Amino acid sequence: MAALIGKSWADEVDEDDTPAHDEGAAAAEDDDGPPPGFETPKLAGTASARSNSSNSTAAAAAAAAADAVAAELAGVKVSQEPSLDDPDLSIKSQQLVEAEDDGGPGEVKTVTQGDSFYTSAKSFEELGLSQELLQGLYTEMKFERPSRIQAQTLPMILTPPYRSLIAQAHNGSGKTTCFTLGMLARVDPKLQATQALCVCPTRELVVQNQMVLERMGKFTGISCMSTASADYATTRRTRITDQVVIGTHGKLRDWMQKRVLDVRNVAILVFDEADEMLKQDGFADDTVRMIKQLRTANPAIQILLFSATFNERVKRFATKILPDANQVFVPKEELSLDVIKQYRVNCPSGADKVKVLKDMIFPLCEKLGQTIIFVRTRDTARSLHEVMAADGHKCTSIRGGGGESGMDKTARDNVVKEFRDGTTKILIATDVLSRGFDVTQVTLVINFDVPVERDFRTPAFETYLHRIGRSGRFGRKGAAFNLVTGETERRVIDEIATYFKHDIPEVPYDDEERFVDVLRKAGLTDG
DNA sequence: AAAAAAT
Repeated sequence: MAALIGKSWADEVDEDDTPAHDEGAAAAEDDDGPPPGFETPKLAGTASARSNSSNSTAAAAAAAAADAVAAELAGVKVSQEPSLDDPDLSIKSQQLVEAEDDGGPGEVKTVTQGDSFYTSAKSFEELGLSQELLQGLYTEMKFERPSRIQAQTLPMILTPPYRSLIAQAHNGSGKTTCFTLGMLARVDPKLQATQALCVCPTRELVVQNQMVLERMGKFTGISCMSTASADYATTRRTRITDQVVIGTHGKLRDWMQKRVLDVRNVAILVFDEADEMLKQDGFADDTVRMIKQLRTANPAIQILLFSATFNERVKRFATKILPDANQVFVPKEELSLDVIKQYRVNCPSGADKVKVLKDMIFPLCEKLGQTIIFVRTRDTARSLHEVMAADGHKCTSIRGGGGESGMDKTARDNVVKEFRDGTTKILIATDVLSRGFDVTQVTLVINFDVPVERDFRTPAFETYLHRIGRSGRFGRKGAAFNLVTGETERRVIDEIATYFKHDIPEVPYDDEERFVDVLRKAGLTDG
């Protein structure tokens, strides 16, 4: 089945129809009027209490807090101990319908709200877009027709009454185009105020999404500002008038507090990598606060949540926050792309992992397009880079900013730029790049450390899927090697294989012929 | 015991 789904959307799209898949955001601007205050949501209040209590109590408290916040946002009354099965919390008007039969398998679950009925878009013309926007799609983006997720969600996004949407689609299937187009289409080019806002988890995604939005909107005259592109000195004091604003949480909140960013005209709010943005130990507090604030300014605001992954917990949270949203979900067994061949390499020791890189991966890299090597910590990113460089292997590395071991913004920008240029072929990265980063030439992903949660033993299923999804962009070939040392890593990979119902066969760590063979079979090399 | 993100 996974094979069918992977093939279906890939087959639908022409080879050169390569939707760079990113997002943009919109910024708006306005004058006075007290911006809605930044009340601390209940969730934030319980966060500190949580850390003092036992684990199980903490989890229960966190879950209850999350429910309370969600219910409040949804305008739903909830009892002291909300049950997820409480019929009062269920969405009454929703209908479960099979996905439109647009040539793909009907495994995608779509839920539409109220009386709304949407017809899958066979072409961009059907969407009522401006000539300028169509020109951007065809001339600049070189798109021919909507991919499956685009055909399915664009009508939902662009048809009044502009309902909110929670949408899941495979890595590299063109999600960025969905929400970028959504933002551009909903902006009034004549109104010089921020009308669309897009929030992303990393600086790199902000930059990428801005690039895509500016290309797609090239002929519309719509202006875009991002927290990465902003002239720091200027935006501190000058009110933003750009129609689209894209950014990360911290700086956006800063701008709103300083009233540099006026949200009163924002009609559409997008969260890229939405499940990450709603993670309880991550951005959930910030995201909830942001939604609350923008809803105060505009109760009818359209909110879009896009991601390749939504685990059950986040899915529940998301549907509670946006109870009236249309929904598009993909079963997790269908999510692991078959175009990406996945292997494990059992390495007796950590030193053997380095040996595999030196003996197998780096020597073959010229034939392989580009490679990203994922590691767990910033320190590993730095030291592995040093070790490889000391041995004469050319590569670069990137990790997040801030703190003692953080990397400078300018340096990060440069590393990404060189990698996009193709100047560098191999990039060592932390999970700062695990999501959304779109470089078509990436065909190989190495998990130098297998992805685990903070406890070091629970598999990080979503992270795994996002990491390997950096290859195989839009139906292209891809392969992933998991370097495995020790019982824990072995079990983690086993569990990941089971979870996604996808085999991860072994390749002997010292068998060069097998490596070459496997890469050839994956379609990465000719010889 | 991590990564990401504001100053």
